[in-house]
Amino acid sequence: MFDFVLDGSSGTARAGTLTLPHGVVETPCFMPVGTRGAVRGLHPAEVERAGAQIILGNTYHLHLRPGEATVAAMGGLHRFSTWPRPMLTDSGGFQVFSLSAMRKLDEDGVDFVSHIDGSRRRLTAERAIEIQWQLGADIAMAFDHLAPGQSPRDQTTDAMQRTLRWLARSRRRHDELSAGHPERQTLWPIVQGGVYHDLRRASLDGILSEADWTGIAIGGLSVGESKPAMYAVLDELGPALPADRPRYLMGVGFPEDLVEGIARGVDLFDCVAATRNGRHASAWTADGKLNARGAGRQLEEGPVEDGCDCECCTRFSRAYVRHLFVAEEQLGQRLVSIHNIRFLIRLAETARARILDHNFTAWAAEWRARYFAKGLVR
RNA sequence: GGUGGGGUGGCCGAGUGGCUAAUGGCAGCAGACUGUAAAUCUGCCGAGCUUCGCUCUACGUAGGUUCGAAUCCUACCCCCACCA
Repeated sequence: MFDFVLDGSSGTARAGTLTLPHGVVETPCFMPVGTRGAVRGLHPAEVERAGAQIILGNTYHLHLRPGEATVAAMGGLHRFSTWPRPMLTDSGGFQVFSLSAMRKLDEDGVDFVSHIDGSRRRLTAERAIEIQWQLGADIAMAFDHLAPGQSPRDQTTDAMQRTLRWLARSRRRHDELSAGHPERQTLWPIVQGGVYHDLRRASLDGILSEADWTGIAIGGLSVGESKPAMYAVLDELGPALPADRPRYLMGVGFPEDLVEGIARGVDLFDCVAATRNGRHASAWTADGKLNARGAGRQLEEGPVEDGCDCECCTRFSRAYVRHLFVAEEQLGQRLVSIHNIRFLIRLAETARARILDHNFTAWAAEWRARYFAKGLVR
């Protein structure tokens, strides 16, 4: 039920098929983020029509609202949200990072002060796993501690080693819960270690000695370090990762990061930028970023991106999309979110086709040249 | 006709002698955003320029007082309220 088959490769880039309880995911693949059980602003049908094969949910946010008991009582996250395809839940580890101002960390876990009502919420490896089990996504993530990208070595080491200790506990609890239901959910570990290659390697060694995982995530990137540093970690880690397991680069990325990540053997990506930037009127195109509410678009007949097959571009003009943003109509945010999601998914689909053609490297070179030629679309 | 109040940058609206090209807010423009505390945040926003600065033109209009005026004085124009 948790199967990964390599369909082909081109250099270090890979194409595969990941089989999960709720369906099949062809990789490389971009996974839209639906933190609170919805891809922000979008109808599940729109997410499906954008080509999404799998989406995320978040342990911390769904624990706060509506609470995992409610989700479980409503039949789990799939049924509750009516998303029929695979899902993955993040463990709340990212909130240890993003909500660092309102949490206290100790060896056993993390105390959060809810940003919603100020109540105290404690997350431990075991709790994060229990909540995810109740949410019922196909893939659960281990509870991890990621250090900011600029962290000194000692702090990064500390976070990486704690993540390994938490991993052992996450795995144990998940084994207990899934004992009678082995087909329900799988657990993936997260490689930490910041930009320090030896720490990354130590993290991976620890992970591989812990269990035979069905997939492995790389976390703690795109959190403040430079892009070359991020790509260097992927270069370093790639050959050491089990070839027959999917690799998930967490929280990444921008279009160029997908191309660079795929080139380095990454199979799965997720990122909030598609929807957040979409809400902020920033659209991705093959020629770079476009300000969808830019003053120059008032009379532009063409689509946000020429040739795009998304629900925004096949129907609406740039002039209309700009108008929606200026008038603060929600449809504008929704349309560009759809476009951006479709853009990344199409990018991954194209990459997959080129990998299967054994033509990925040349395609990636052309893609980079075009994407960065203008910088911003004027 | 009388009395009182008021006319400030695209709009609203502070400011009552120098620290004022003029607080705020809105509108406008640009940029940022990477496992979502984000429909958020930052910058610009009189004109022009060689834009960490310089030069013009500005607070209804025209004069005046003063070293110096959006701020004081005079006249005029316009708006509002009340009384005739």
